[in-house]
Amino acid sequence: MFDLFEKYLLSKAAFTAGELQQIEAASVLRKLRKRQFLLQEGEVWAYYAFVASGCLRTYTVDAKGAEHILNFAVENWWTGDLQSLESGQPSGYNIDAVEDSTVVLIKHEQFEHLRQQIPALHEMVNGLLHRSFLVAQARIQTVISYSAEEKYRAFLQQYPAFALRIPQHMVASYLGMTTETLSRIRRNLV
Amino acid sequence: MFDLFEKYLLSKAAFTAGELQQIEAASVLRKLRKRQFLLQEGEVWAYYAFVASGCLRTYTVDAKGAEHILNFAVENWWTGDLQSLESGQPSGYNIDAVEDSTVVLIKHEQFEHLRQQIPALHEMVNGLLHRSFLVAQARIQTVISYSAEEKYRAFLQQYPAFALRIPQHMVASYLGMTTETLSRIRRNLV
DNA sequence: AAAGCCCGTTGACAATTGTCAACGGGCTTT
DNA sequence: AAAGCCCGTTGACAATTGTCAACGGGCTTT
Repeated sequence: MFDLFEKYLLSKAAFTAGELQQIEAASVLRKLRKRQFLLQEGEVWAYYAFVASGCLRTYTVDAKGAEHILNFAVENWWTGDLQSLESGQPSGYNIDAVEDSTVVLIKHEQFEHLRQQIPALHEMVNGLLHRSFLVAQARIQTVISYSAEEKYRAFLQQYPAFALRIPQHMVASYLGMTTETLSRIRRNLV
Repeated sequence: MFDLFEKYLLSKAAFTAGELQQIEAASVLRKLRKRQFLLQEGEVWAYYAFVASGCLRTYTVDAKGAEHILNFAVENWWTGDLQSLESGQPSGYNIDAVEDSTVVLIKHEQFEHLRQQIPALHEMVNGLLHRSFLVAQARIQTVISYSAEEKYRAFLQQYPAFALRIPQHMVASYLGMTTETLSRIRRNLV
């Protein structure tokens, strides 16, 4: 699975063989079965995590037991809780596997070390955060201005593959509505 | 007003006198009266914009004419449409002044030039985007999981000063609800 | 100083979305 | 192969939020 990670890295910047070796030396592979947790609420998160295969979700559970999915991470995406990582505070999020998945983990301190030594990695992460911010902004815009049906339509258009891959009750949770509401919307879609 | 910008920059990194001079040589001051536009939907945005005084808002207008406020930017924040800036595509957002305001503008190309020449500036912007991403994530979390009343309570707690400064119909729009709903929520708050 | 507009509030009602319960199909586990 | 659980759907009803109209106070503009 390291080869997938390597392929991803090379698609982002021209890392040297030595740099790749350094990065991979710090990497640990973690296999997760469907429904298995990568992070549970209350734990401190201390890794950079690259999804090599499968799909994970980050979510909160509210007082009534309802889940609210902040995001999904499929292969070639990153996951984890940056806020917990940086503050050292316990995470308010849960992360678990939607499908059987493989994740490449690099410990926080080791990653920071690599980031200082490898400028291309530093820039890659900056670019990643930059794009993540734009994506998050766009999502806020849809969430505050769209009706439930419009949210679902926009989701289908932006992530058509997700709709086939992710269970509908999770899509509903991601969109901020109940399964029943999504089910009724789908019935009324032409 | 450049002194406010300089003060901000020095609070973020140890810029040299020469660097500050370079940055300020590229800066243009723009005064906006309340309700005056900095950016209108359909225009291409091409600046980095620092708010030296006052308050601006970024918003969309939907098919029914309702406004949806993506964010506010008060003094010492940045504003603009990064997406339009980077893609060169017309912006989908409007930005106008909530109060009489002063903005420091630096043209995109000039800013990129400065960013390449001044490492501290580069890192400052990366840090800014990084934090912006975390803030955006947190907002998504509240928006998809809170009721209207919870959203307002969270807003008061996170930005108590905003509630005094920004008209209520704009707060409502920021929170993704109508003025009437916010008005009723406030009536029922103890 | 007068006129007009912006703003927040309220009421009545409608539309949207959530809650609860029940069901059946199919996948997973034993 | 059987049992059980997960998942999506549906109906009935409730709660939440939006829509429309009207109003008054006060700020801004002329």
